[in-house]
Amino acid sequence: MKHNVVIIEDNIPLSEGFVEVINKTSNFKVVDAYNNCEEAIEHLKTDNASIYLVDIDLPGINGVEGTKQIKKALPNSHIIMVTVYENSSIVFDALCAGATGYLTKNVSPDEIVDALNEVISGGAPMSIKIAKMVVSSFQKMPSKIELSTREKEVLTLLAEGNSYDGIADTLFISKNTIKFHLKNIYIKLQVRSNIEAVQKANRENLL
Amino acid sequence: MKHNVVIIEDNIPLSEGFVEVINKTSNFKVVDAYNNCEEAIEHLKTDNASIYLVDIDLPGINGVEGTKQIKKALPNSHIIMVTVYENSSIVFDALCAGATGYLTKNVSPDEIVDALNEVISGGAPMSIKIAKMVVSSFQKMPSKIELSTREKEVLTLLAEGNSYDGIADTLFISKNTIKFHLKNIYIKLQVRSNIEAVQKANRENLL
DNA sequence: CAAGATACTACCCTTTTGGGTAGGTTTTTT
DNA sequence: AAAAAACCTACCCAAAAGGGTAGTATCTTG
Repeated sequence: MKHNVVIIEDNIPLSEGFVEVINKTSNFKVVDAYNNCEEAIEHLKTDNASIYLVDIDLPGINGVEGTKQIKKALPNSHIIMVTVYENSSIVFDALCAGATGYLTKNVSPDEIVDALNEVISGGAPMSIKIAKMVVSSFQKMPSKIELSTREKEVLTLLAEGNSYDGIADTLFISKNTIKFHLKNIYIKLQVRSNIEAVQKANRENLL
Repeated sequence: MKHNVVIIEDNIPLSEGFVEVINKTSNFKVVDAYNNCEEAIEHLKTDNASIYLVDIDLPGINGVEGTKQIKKALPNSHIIMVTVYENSSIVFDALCAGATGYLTKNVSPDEIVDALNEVISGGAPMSIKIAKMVVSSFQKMPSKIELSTREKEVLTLLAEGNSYDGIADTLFISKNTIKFHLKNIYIKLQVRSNIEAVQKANRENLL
């Protein structure tokens, strides 16, 4: 049985190219092609496709917002973004919105079909640059800020939601000492409150 | 000119397989193969390879720790983890440690070579399941917790490091009102302090 | 070995938060 | 129009956090 594919793309030649390539395959079939999200969203239930190929830059509801809505209505569908954008915030927005894959528009027909197959087998097709961006996002720059062992302990416990009293009990030192360490941590981290300290530590992976 | 590759793998047959496959290519050459990280790290400077193929499960220093050290000494080198583990925490640890790619051990010779080429062209080769895991990590489950607009404003400002007084000034309401909203936020989020509230909001993407 | 840096501990006092109570307005839903 | 949310205000008191000061231990480094 063939997997149903829906295309949402306002560039007609491109869209027609996709249709042609996909319909040539033995296991995928384009059930509908729209040039905007609104129409596609109206037909979500009737199309009931397993894969949506969505352009990001669409008139009206854009692809990222569309992705959210499609995912909400059809949580088991897979969405592959096809776009010219390799700007990091757009890529991550799309992934957060629920995109399963992210291809750039210079894909070859073969790559489209590969991506569809990869999605069906539980993968997340990405163009090379996107994969690199995604992986790089995990590699937090080692911050030049150096906290002492004790300071890390204090900050870790604070981040876990402990009060100063609780931290003091855990570390067997007085609450005043906790406050002293926190003060120094604030200076090192250049922040003015425990909230900021915890957030900065999280972001910069200091613990 | 060929790219130098170093292999760190304690499974000798597998390691020899890698060497053979890689040395057959026109643009890669294995300069050394070790069965532990310690030896490899000693020879970092002399090997000066552009790509390290590293097993995770090694005696002594494991692959993740080894990756950190290699990256520290040779920040421009690329590290591809090759492992049987698809456990999420290990995968993310490896990526955080600086791995550029992550392959599972059932790779075919072709896939190894593809991965090397992909790395050289600025990519991040991953096996299908890993790519999916990585992409899925961006898709935070929409939390069922609903904060009101005002509550979100208050929490956002709090997360930015503002004091209650500051938030009150910004929103043109009294500090008492801020406290009132915070109280309600704590109940909704089931936390007991501003730090926890901010962290939970960050993690669950409530803002 | 002595001077200096770094880390740790502690106390005092002021400001900020947390939590309870009580009541009023506006907006949305039924 | 009534009911329910959401939002706002104010006050009180107890608890927690912030900031200054100070002494000690340890570890560098000249």
